Amino acid sequence: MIRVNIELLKYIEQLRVQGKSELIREEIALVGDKIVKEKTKVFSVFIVKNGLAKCYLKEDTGEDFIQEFFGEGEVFGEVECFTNRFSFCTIEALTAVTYYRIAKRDFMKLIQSDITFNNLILSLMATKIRYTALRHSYNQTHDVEHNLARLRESVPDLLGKISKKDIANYLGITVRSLNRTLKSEKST
Amino acid sequence: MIRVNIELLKYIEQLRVQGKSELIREEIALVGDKIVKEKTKVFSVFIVKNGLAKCYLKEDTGEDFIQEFFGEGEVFGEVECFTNRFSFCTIEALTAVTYYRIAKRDFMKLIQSDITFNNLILSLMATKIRYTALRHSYNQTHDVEHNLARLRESVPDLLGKISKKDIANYLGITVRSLNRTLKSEKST
DNA sequence: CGCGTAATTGAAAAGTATCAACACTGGTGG
DNA sequence: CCACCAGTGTTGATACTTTTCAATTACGCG
Repeated sequence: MIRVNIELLKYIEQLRVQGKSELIREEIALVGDKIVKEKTKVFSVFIVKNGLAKCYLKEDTGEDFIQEFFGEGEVFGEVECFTNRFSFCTIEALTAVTYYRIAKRDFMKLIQSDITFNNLILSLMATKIRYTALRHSYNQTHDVEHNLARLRESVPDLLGKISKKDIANYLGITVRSLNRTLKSEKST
Repeated sequence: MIRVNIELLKYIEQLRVQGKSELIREEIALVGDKIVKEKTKVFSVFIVKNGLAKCYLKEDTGEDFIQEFFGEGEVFGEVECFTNRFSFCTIEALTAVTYYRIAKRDFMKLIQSDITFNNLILSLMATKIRYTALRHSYNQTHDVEHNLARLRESVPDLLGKISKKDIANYLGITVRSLNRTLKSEKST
């Protein structure tokens, strides 16, 4: 599913209006740009303003596993902030992506000083945990046809937006299997 | 893997010593007891003091998907607290489990008033997100043999502690497949 | 001892990956 | 303007893996 978080996006933009725009920079990534790279140090927290990005891990088997597609308001980099570790995933722009960037230091200051912001982040991470648990549970207990149908429901014009390879990587199958499933869907 | 969080457990026990033991109750669950039930309202946050529990979701296919095994210091109920939704999983004791229970209201008060506690929970949730992402990525991109080997590395005496059915449900395979893999492991 | 639950195993069926060949597209340079 | 190329998508045949089903055994406990 393409995850979004409008509430947080609004709050961030409100903070900017209140004169914190020097702390919260707006930047742009072009198609294919990697905003965050796996196994590197992360110095900022990012919030997608608009566009679409994929969050994926590269395994030692050479396969990519797509964790999630990020849309408006989705946040990344915050987990690395709290765990003090290198990034565990790569964030790559699938379309041009406009995003806000907050330096780690400033992000941590906000967390400590702005209780509303603090609560938004708590709630955001809780939602991530819940969502991820439900998705992976569904994925492991249902067959390809169901998983694909579910993804299509939640992403309008899936095939127009996302390459087959990425869809396959998201579902944890090969492109060949994806094509077979798509074909058998039509005939039924 | 059996997840633990000693740091949080210590902090909770310190809070109790400081006279909050009426807020943080110690309770016991027997083998098979369900501490939290899926799709019910959750009124408390729980911290495992000792013992082993499984966290699982029941899917409409009738299958169980085991999210994680919880050991010392692991927390559950906090996600429901922040998202204000029914529980998305069931927590069931695999051994006798001693745990601390904090009423939702008191938990939220602590979050707002105790910045150390607040940060522990932020860090805990970030760790959960990171851990879950890494686990599911590994699981989807590796074969049964690798996944099983990885689980055995992280859980000493796996087969003695956890039933084959639970291991299979954790790995997302059938017991038949688990047995076949175990057998072929020996012969090599 | 007898009961229910868990574990084991073989055989057949179903699902998925692998491999290889070929089509389609947009961009580049001669 | 066309030939070429790289990347993406399509498809069939085959090999491999996992599930399903069913029968049997082992184990713990009243």
